[in-house]
Amino acid sequence: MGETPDKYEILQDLMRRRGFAWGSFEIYGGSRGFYDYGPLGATIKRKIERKIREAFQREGFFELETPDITPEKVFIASGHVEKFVDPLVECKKCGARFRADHIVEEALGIDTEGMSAEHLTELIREHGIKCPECGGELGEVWYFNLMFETKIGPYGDQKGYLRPETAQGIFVNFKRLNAFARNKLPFGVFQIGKAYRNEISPRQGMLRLREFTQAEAEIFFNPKEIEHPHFDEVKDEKLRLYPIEHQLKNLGEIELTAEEAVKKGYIMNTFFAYYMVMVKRILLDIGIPEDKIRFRQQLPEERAHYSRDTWDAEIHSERFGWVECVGVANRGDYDLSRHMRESGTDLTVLIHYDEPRIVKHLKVSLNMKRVGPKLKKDAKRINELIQSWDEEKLRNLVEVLERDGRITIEGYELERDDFIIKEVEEKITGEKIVPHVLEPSFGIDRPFYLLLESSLVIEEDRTYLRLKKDMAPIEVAVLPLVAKEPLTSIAYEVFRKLQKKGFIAVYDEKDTVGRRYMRYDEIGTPYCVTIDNQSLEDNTVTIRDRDTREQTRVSIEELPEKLRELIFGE
RNA sequence: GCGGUGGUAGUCUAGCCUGGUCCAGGACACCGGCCUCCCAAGCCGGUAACCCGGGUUCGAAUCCCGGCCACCGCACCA
Repeated sequence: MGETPDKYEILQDLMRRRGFAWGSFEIYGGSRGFYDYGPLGATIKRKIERKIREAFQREGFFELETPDITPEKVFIASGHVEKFVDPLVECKKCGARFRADHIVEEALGIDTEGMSAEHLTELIREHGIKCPECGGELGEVWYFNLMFETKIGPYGDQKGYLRPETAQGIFVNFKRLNAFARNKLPFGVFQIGKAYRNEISPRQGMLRLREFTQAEAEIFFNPKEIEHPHFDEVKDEKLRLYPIEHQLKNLGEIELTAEEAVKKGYIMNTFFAYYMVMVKRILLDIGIPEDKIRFRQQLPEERAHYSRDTWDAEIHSERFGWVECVGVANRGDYDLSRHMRESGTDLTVLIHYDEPRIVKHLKVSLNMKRVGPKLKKDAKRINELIQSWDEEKLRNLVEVLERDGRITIEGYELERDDFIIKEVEEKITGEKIVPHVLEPSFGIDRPFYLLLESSLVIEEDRTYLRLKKDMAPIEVAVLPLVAKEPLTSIAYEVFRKLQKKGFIAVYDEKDTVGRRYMRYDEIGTPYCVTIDNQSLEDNTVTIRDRDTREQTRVSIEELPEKLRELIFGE
């Protein structure tokens, strides 16, 4: 795949050796699916998180922080207990494992969506479905849930899970967040934190972890208002899309502006498109090259149980191909509706009409004075039943009464005078809706790896990380040309000055200067400041550029400002 | 989880087949010192390893079994 076959090994080695990242728990033999961030890696990871946080904040989103450990009820409501599972079946003969639903679907051509393990087992027995590998007999189907279980409290009576996504922490707080937003849609809330998935078989280094970091934003909006007010600001941004039908018909990717994508129906609305552009811009800001970013629309069978439509931002890896890094999902009202049902809490938002509407409608109730003695205990129940009827049903009732003078409800014959019928006028100021949710969900660990991979440059005489300058974990190295006084003292002072100005800086006098340049090139330090004999005469130093190796001379006085401009473009 | 291959200092590796001469050799890196006024690999010195557990044997880096981890393929990846 890559032009340099061992680039991945070189990067893995570099990451371990220079303190970026490595497999966790090494001294005890390691554990798959867990990675440690070393000093330089942790710094880059924080910088990625910071870029995402700042981008969300620029949109006016609120940040939130909620627990990793979550009571079971939350995930029963969210559907994760039921749906975040794979039905597995094992061949009794060769031990191979398969997705039971896939096997049944393939053999019988039926939809197995939502089937129980027992049902699947039954179908396999009935139809004599055999192991696709060796033709052996298949065992019982069992569900494997990908969430880590835990017990809350000393008695182990409350079951909990480590959250498989940070999103639920936002949904369960919707009522408070909506109050905070003063009942005004749309608004966005984000959380940056850990999530956990007990992957059956983690592979591919840092790309499939059992514990990982997400930055998820949930944007709550009125499904009737799907034009983004600031779409104009992003409409000309080019997007590289790989829509469903292009995947199915092998038509390849298309590139068009956000505006065209909406007009031609590839993206459902400007609201969705706006956030896709936002995601792209964040990835660019982190330093992912534009030509390595595309949006692929998930096929229906790939989508999560809560998703109506999902576009993944994928980043191309020389090693692993296209890697899903950000999901932009339309979750509809799935989560809020489910939490509303399970918790009994009202999670609707009142949408005010421009002007209050006067609505005439029928109000029908039992005349309790009359029917009480007749219906006894059932009077109240039937009255409530009638109250729950909609306008159309009530009109039918009245019609029958006017015509026949009587009607039978639940076995009781009731007369016209048993009812109180009123035409009332009601002033309606608005409508309660369950907001819909658009979710841009960033993985942090994957872009971290892909940033390093795409930054790695292997040249004849050096290997270095051409990181975006403001992403470098060490921003500037201060080097006396040789380790001799007074160069060392001056260099140290310059170093301290830069540190105090807020740069992530190091001082280094060890080894020849060329060797030191290589050392800092390798970890992506964009600039080395060198103090030489001329510095003694005129208080100037040189700034050496990582990518071009060119040097320019500036006064010590101007150095911090100059570096700030070079690194942060300010 | 299945099958294959592998696991020796920070990294790459020699040794393993043919057990003892290996308190494990080399290179690079790292640390201390010397030299050095601009792009790694000059000199001197130093630190540092047989994945874990069990077995066979007088004796195991070496042979056998189990585990863990890595890589590849299959399966899995809401």
